[in-house]
Amino acid sequence: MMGKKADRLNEFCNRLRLAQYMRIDDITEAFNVSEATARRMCADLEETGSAIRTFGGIKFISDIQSSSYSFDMLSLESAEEKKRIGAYSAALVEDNDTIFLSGGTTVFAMAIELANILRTGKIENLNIMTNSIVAAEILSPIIPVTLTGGEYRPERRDTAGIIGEKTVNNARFSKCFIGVDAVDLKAGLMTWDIETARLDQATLRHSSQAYLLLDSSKFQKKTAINYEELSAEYTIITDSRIDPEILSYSRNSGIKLIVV
Amino acid sequence: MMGKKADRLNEFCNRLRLAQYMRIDDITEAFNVSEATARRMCADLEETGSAIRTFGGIKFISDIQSSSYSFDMLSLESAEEKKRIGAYSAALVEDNDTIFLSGGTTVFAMAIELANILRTGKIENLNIMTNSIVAAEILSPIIPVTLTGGEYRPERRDTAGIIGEKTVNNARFSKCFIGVDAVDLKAGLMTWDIETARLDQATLRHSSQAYLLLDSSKFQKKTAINYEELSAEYTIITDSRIDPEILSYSRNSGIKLIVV
DNA sequence: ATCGTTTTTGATTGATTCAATCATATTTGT
DNA sequence: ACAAATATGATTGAATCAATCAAAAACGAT
Repeated sequence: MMGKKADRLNEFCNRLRLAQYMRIDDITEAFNVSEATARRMCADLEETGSAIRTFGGIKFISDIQSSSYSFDMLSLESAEEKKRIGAYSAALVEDNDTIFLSGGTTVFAMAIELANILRTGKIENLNIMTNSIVAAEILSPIIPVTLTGGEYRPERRDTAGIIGEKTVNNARFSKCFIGVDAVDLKAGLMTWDIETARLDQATLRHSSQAYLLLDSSKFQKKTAINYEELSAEYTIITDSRIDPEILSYSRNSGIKLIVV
Repeated sequence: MMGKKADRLNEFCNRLRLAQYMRIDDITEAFNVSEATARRMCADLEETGSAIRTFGGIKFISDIQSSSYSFDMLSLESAEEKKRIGAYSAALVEDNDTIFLSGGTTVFAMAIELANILRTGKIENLNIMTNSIVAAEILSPIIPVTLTGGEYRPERRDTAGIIGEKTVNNARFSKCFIGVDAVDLKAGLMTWDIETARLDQATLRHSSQAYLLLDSSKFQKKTAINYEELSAEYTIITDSRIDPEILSYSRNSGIKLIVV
């Protein structure tokens, strides 16, 4: 037997589904409750995910949008730099390419720019594979996008794991664009989690050209897992706030490094 | 050439897509505008339908507005029936199951109910695979979810195609839950597109138990592609608004049909 | 380029809504 | 029936929002 409160919340949800939008006054009237309780009902319903409180009322948002994860303010870090890196990288894409886009905010910035390029119609044929749901969401209305699949990671909105690796291992990319968590010029590429590392590694092995997208804050940041040495096969794309010492060191080491 | 204002709104939309939620202060900071302008930007973006203003900020909702088959719209059709079907189906899931969830709104309704069950902690071990991004989004914060991968279809928010089929073909499910577009008791399962048909077919072949989720409106609705005959191996779960004639016919034919 | 018009912006104001608190009422479990 | 837990409603203070208006910027035509 459901509690009285739960029943009322359910009834509230049903009414709201019909009305789509209710003001606080509508609720106090419909349920003979005080304004405070009406607000509490709104808060409760919002928690279930089927509605969202607005200023002055509450709006039904179908049961679809119910996944709400904590927003990631990190995406705003180095936003300008990421946009520049993204724009440069997107311009590298050519007609008839088969490209891979990794997860992460820097590559997402690239996806936005790539979407803009594609909307101009300059590129006619392009195959895109990615493990990033957000990249797929922004590009797929314009051009077909294939997702690798694998275990879904809600906090990153991407996938990884054995299934994604298998998909990548059966593919060949003319270019891949990989956002790296950190890089040490001596040790190589690094990341926080092994799943991302393995997928990136598989992608690198199946790409003719590999571009590593790294805003300048990512240099000399040591993170847990070191998964790939830097080599002259890879091209790093970074921004102008990079430490000059690192720049000259990498030039001497023969590492390809583009500063935008 | 786009206007400056339109560009900014577009950029705002992109950032919000990633962040999902931004406060007014976040916007003033990100775009170097006054609070008043930030509010105007929010109002403008809300008008496009891809976001909704909340008390203190703005929340991203969806890109999908201009699609022929809007996921959100469809979810409102037979909503009560779908919820009942979903609740019944979710209750069929047992500890140690390996289940597949297809795309579509009825199965999504089931995912919502399954999420509620999982939150109670009654099921400890469960493996979930799906081609539905929205199902993954709602379930993955609670339990690991594996996506099949394949070509992303923004208007349905799911994937299909050869890669998804391969993933499914390498799996074995104790139970699969498939939302079907239409069914004819003589001809069998039907759908609008061949990709969905092929994936559903592959899933059926790799499942010990198959549940077909169909609200009563889906009966005797002829659609383009007929891809699988009905058999006693499958269990149809439908709602009580089903035509009594169809019900008795199916009972006589030995088709398993559960009415909720 | 220059002038006039339209649009956009930012600051101020007042109005409205929201959140926190606490005492009271209700429900729940033993 | 009684105690504990929970829900409710009123109040207060804080925060957000909307309306207004003047200044700045963008725009168009001459």
